[in-house]
Amino acid sequence: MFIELDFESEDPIYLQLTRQIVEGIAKGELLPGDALPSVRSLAADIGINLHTVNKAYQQLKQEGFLQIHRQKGVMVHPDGIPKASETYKATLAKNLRPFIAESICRDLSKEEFYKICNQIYADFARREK
Amino acid sequence: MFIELDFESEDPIYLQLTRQIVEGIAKGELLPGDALPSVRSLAADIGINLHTVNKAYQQLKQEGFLQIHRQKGVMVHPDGIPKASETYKATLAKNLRPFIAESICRDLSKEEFYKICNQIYADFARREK
DNA sequence: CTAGCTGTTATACATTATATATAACAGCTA
DNA sequence: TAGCTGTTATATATAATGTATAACAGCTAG
Repeated sequence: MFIELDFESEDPIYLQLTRQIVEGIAKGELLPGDALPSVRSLAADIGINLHTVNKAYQQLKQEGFLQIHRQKGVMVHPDGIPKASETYKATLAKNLRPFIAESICRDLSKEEFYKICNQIYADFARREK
Repeated sequence: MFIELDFESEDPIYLQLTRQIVEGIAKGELLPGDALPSVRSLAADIGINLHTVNKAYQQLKQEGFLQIHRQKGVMVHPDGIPKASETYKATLAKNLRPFIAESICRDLSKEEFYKICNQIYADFARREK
């Protein structure tokens, strides 16, 4: 797992961290059961505070991505990531809505929008087993 | 234009405002040249501060959605909204990426993802002329 | 048993983002 | 002149973000 943070970004560090971990799982670089660095070592590695790492881990635990044992450490949830629920789909729709609205305003066709999505999907598929 | 704000939401008010205006344009409820309420009247209408409205208007002006005249007031840009540039597409891709990554993790197929997008598109197309 | 590693909790602090409250200004119009 | 624009300035309050220390409980390797 390579973590690359942009400290100039408006996106908070802990959010960038959660996203990169989720990307790692999506790419298959991180598999269920795989261990993640301890909050202290990861924080030291990327030069941030351990609480910032902890916040990211806690959020991913809450969402079912990670399993955390007080002594064993952190791992990608060994049972796999929870499948998309109806609630998740509804939230996803709510989140995607503004992007689609703006695309429509800017005359970006649905096909072009899907083309962009396809490229993203391709980027993840490339590295899946 | 109906503005509905959720004061309990984590999303800041000014962002909810910008999104609803963009949605209004996407739906065709707001057409190029259409006047928008003054910062004061809109603020009074929805019970928020005029600076919050102004922040939303300024951001939409910056992005080319609105035209603002110091005395005439605010309107949807009469020349229409700037078409999707390559920069915009790149930003869009960067923004969509985390959602697609999480969807993949949660075993949501590309087809199901597009189905959700289609429903959103349908929701906008319903009201277009 | 001790040393060292886990995550966790608590406290404190600084900075920034968000939102509100007032006030004033310049320019246009009725 | 009165009243409407957007704009600017100042002040304040609250929450979010990030850092800095410190301490705790529980496990494990030496």
